[in-house]
Amino acid sequence: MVQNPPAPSLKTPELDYPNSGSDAGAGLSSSGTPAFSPLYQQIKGLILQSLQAGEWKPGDLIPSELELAGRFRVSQGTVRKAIDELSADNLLVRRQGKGTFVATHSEQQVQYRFLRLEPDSCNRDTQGPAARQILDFRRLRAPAEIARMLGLRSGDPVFEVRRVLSFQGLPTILEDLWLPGNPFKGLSLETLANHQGAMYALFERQFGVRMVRADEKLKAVAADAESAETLGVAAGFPLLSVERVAYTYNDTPMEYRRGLYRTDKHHYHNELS
Amino acid sequence: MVQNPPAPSLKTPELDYPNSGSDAGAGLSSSGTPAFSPLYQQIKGLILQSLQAGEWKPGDLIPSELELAGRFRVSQGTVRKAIDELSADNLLVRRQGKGTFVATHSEQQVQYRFLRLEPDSCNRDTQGPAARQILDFRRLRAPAEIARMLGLRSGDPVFEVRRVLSFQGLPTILEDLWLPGNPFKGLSLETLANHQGAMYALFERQFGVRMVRADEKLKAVAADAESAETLGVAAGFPLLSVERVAYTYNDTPMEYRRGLYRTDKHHYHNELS
DNA sequence: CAGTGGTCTAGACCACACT
DNA sequence: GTGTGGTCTAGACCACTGC
Repeated sequence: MVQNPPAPSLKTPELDYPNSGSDAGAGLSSSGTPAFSPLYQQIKGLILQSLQAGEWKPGDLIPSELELAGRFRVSQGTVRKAIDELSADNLLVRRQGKGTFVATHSEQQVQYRFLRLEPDSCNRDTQGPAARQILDFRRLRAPAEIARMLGLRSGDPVFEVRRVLSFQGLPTILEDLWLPGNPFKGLSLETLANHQGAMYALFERQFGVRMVRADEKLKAVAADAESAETLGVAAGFPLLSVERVAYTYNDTPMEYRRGLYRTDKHHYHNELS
Repeated sequence: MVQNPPAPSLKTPELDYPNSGSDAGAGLSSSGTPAFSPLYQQIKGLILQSLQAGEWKPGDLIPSELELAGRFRVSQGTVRKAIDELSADNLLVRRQGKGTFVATHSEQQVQYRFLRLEPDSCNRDTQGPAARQILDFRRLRAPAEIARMLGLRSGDPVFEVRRVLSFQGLPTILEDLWLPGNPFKGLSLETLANHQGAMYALFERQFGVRMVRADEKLKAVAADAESAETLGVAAGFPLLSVERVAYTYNDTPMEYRRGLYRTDKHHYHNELS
């Protein structure tokens, strides 16, 4: 839309271009590197800001490459490279002929994008959807460890959820998860219980919180009495412990999750490259 | 090398360009899609062939973008896009000012690129290198299951290795691995025992076999008597079972590996995105 | 200095989706 | 047809490496 005068000057984009000025050594921190940042990285940063600010919400169509190029006063190719990287990071999704969209956990081919558990036999997740059951939901003040994982202070309000996921009628995953109270203000047991589909889709729709990446730490542990009871195994049965921290834009932690997986009929699948 | 006459015609590259001819519906299999393949994908394929053929070996410098562009009679940008993807797949490594190199498991910052086990406390792998001990090495005829995983026929010759990895003096990983006999002809216990560094580096240097990607399946299992003994834990102790198939170029399986990991002081780290 | 990869531009054309 | 992303080209200039 921004059809400013042609401004053929290739010298005055509205973006910083730390190089190609006079060397201008001032203003640098003690680091020796002048922090060269190519234009497309800056564009990427600007788009990221719009995503963080919620200007474009999950599922939204963002402006076309040509329009963004005009807006930022760079060439289409430069915008394209920025979007290429955001697309590779699963933040944006390109659809030829339609446009570029903000990635979302809803309306995606894969329902549970972060769940790596698969049935041993069937190749597909064609084992039908998981049955979810909330065992517990409460609002509490964060213990030290939870606070640390979520980047909060001890005592800050958090939500705690305990739930079970069953596949083909068999309880398979028991997990506790904690969410920071502020971004998820208003979360209720009803909301959780009534919701169909992936939990991260609910977070997007109700709270505008999109989980972008996650770190998991896996261990093999022995089932304690309570977990064993819930999962229908004997105490001491080996379970896969999965500890996850999920992050929104900007590497802000937004969920801490501890799961116990039965792996006698399922396995955790991982691709290395 | 192919320095053909200038041939300024932009119409006759030596590559197939399924489109932009007369529609030419002939020659297609029953599939409805005409299998459009952009030029840079074809270039990528050609480079891949050279890698598979061993024309450029791990660590080698490949020809410059400009030279490849000339050789393939396309623009530098097209070669660049092909190399971009190969680089994203960890098959090539670009180094500004120097050139583009074939990726390698030796001489890499990370010693064990496919090993996801980390100590619980220290963030880095600064726990010192792993101590390796070969427990068993033999040549045998592949049982059905091993053959299946390696894409061989039952009874084909394979090598079997059993070894233990210790971190800070503590036996932590017990693993069995199987290699197809043909590509690894001449492998001996001595070669394995004398070698320092990652096993995949040895495979590259001695056999020209580069592992490109791998699939892992994880389960929690109880230690049997023998494994428990070797790893210094009680029978029944929960262990992380890691089953891996590693592939060379072209998705050819080249190693099947079954590991048991102690996870009381370590964890398996995974990043989701 | 020359050679390499890295960035940026401008313009042409193709493939796809919608209307 | 129009508008979108996708491919391809050609050329300019920048940043890094090593001679």
